Amino acid sequence: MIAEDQLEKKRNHIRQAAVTVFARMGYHNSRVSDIAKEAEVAYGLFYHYFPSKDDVLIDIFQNAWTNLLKGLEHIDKKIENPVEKIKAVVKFSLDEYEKNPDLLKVIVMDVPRLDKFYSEENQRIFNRYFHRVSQMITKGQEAGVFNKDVSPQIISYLTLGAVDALIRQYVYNPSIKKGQGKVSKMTDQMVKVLVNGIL
Amino acid sequence: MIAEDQLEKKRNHIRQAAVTVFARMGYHNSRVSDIAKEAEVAYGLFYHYFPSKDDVLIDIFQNAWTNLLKGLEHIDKKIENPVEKIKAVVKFSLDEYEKNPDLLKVIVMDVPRLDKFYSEENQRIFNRYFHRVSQMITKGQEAGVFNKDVSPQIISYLTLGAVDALIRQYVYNPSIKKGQGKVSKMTDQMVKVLVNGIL
Amino acid sequence: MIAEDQLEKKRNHIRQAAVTVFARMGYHNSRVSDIAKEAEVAYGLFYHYFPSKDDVLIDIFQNAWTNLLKGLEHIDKKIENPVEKIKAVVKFSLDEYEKNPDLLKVIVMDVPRLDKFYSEENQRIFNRYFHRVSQMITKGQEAGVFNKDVSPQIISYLTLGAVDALIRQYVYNPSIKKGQGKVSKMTDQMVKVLVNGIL
Amino acid sequence: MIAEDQLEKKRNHIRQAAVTVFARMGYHNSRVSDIAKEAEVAYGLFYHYFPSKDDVLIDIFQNAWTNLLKGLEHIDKKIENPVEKIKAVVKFSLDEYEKNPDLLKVIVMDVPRLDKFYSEENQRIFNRYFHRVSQMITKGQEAGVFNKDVSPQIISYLTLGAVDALIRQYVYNPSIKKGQGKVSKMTDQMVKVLVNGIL
DNA sequence: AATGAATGAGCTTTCATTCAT
DNA sequence: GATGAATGAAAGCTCATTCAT
Repeated sequence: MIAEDQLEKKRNHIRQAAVTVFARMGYHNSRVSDIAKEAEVAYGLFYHYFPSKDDVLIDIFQNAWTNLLKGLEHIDKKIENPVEKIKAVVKFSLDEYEKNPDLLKVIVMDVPRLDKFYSEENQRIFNRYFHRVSQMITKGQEAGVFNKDVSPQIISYLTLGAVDALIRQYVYNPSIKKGQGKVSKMTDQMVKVLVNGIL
Repeated sequence: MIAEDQLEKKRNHIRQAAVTVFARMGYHNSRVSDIAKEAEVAYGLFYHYFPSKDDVLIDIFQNAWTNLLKGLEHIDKKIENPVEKIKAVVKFSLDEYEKNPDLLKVIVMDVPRLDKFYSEENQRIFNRYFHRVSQMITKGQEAGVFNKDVSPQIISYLTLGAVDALIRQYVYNPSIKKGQGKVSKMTDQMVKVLVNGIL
Repeated sequence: MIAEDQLEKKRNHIRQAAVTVFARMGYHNSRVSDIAKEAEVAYGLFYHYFPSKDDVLIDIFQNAWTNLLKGLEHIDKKIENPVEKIKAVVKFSLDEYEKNPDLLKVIVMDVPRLDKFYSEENQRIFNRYFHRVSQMITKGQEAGVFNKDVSPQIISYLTLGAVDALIRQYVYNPSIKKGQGKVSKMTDQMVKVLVNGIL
Repeated sequence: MIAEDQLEKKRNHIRQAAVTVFARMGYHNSRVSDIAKEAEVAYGLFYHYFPSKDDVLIDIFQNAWTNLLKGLEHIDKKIENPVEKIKAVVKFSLDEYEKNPDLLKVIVMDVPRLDKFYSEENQRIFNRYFHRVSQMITKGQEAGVFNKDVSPQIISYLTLGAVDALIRQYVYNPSIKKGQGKVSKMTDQMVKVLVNGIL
């Protein structure tokens, strides 16, 4: 249906406007009217596409996380070498930041503060990431590449922690963007430490 | 002055109540009246001790961070070995979590979403942590103990990122607390990976 | 015109849907979209047939009241005996309830709370009922059948009050419908009291 | 407590303002700000005394009905003669109208349209009226004063119906207030018909 | 005639902050 | 210092109505 495409397009448009606004002012300081203004649509139209302000944030999370999981799956299938696999995972997440920093900022900074976020459904989505990364580590341990002393699960947390740390640096220290703080450089550094740490 | 001590004691009491409430419901979902109730104090009394709701959160941050910096200083002076030093730093932060999980939760989850947090003064306080940890790494590199390829600054970020990662896990997955997720175990694991990563 | 008939048919269809919805949820809790859904008609089509939500309620009232007045006229012409006439009037109104309880419910419960209802035109329609019933009473008094001490107008009010009382009972106490509360029984009782009261 | 008295006084003040406003514009057309303006208090103060707009209406109903029931009880104890008793009941309700027409108007016109009104608790309050009046009729029948053919329950409905009918006349036809429509006269007429009807 | 996306005024409710006592 | 009533600016959400297709 062309009509349905239009609908989904507009939905996307409003969602992206929400991301922009949330990234700029934070979820709690953003008003629905700000989103509407950013999207250049009428106030009430927001509510044609999303049931509430909370729900658009959940939607943003689910959308992004679904993409992230697809990326992981792709990496898992395509790359054999455990070291390269883990490198690719961290790089993938951080590369997403260069593509859409606002999106990651919102997910790291705002989503976890929303009560509605702590639903069974979201926890499942969320844990799927850890399961997959854990599996990769476990396989690497079984292949004798990774140190068997470290808990795969905790490494999976640390992987995400690295991503968070970087994003938070950008949020805390916007000045970092110039000079040595370029994302790609920081990514390389973080990956190196992480991988060395578990060899 | 005994009178001043009393003042400061009550201020502390209200601040601690605020920490408890913010940890339970999040800063934006907490009302000043909730804090007053938690402190078992009259509604308006809050404003005798803090100029605003925002300010109590800033106050919490500055208080805690000042303590953290004191701890770092102490470690820096007392421990010579660069590896042990870094281990001690991470352990110190995570040990604080066991002592006062609410406090760290608030600092990790709520403080960074507050507009007022992004003041020069707070940035200075905040950066002092990274400076000091960077210095420790740099010294370790000069002593030939740490890998010279990694940026000290980025390691300092990762150090904090590890702490964040752990705290966030507790926030996301309360179930983690039982079994292998014990803080001390997770701490050991994280420290091991981090230190191995930079040797 | 066949075309006009079609128009009027659809208008009727939507009006009836409105009655159903208003009876179920009350005028103020009903949305135009609910009416459209009930009528299985597109959202905006409502406005092809009625200028506004208010107007459909007015329309419902005028329609029903016109029918009621026709009924009264018919009774007035057909029945001679004043006692039987009054009995027939009350019975007629209450019988309407059994035919279309939703309609009467809407008229009793919703119409009087609508600002637009208090127009000259509607007041005229409304008062015509009281005039006619008053006349019947007056004639009965002149014929020496009814007590001359009672004001015909007030009896006319009481007549309608009896109808309202019954309908309200059905609204308040839906449980009444079973057992002795059957409409016909209640009607008989009410008529008996009223007529005895004015003999 | 003097303090508590002050509180209750203010609560009453706001409740009465709500009655005035609801009577003037109808519940659904009244805004909380109208009530605040009428009470000459700040907007938000309303919510210190009532949890919501709905609740003030419920409160109005419960308050008034409690008083009504007290009145019935008093009459029941004080008056022996069944005829006089019933007369007193109807008169009592209608006299209340002269004391506070706005209150009765709100109760008759607005309360039954509120979803929240249909709670078990309110139904109980509501039915207590019918029980008591029914009992009075039954006793009158046993004493051989009232016609045994009429159902006491239905008479109790009609009693209230008479009150409603009168109030509705005032609402529909404000012009009625002058001339023969004086409340006391209408009351006498209604009582006469009702009582005659069941002798 | 039929459709349903778009519009935006309007309303309830919340809650940080002030202030009289 | 202590109290909690009073204030009023927001902000989320609803929904009658319009309008382009």
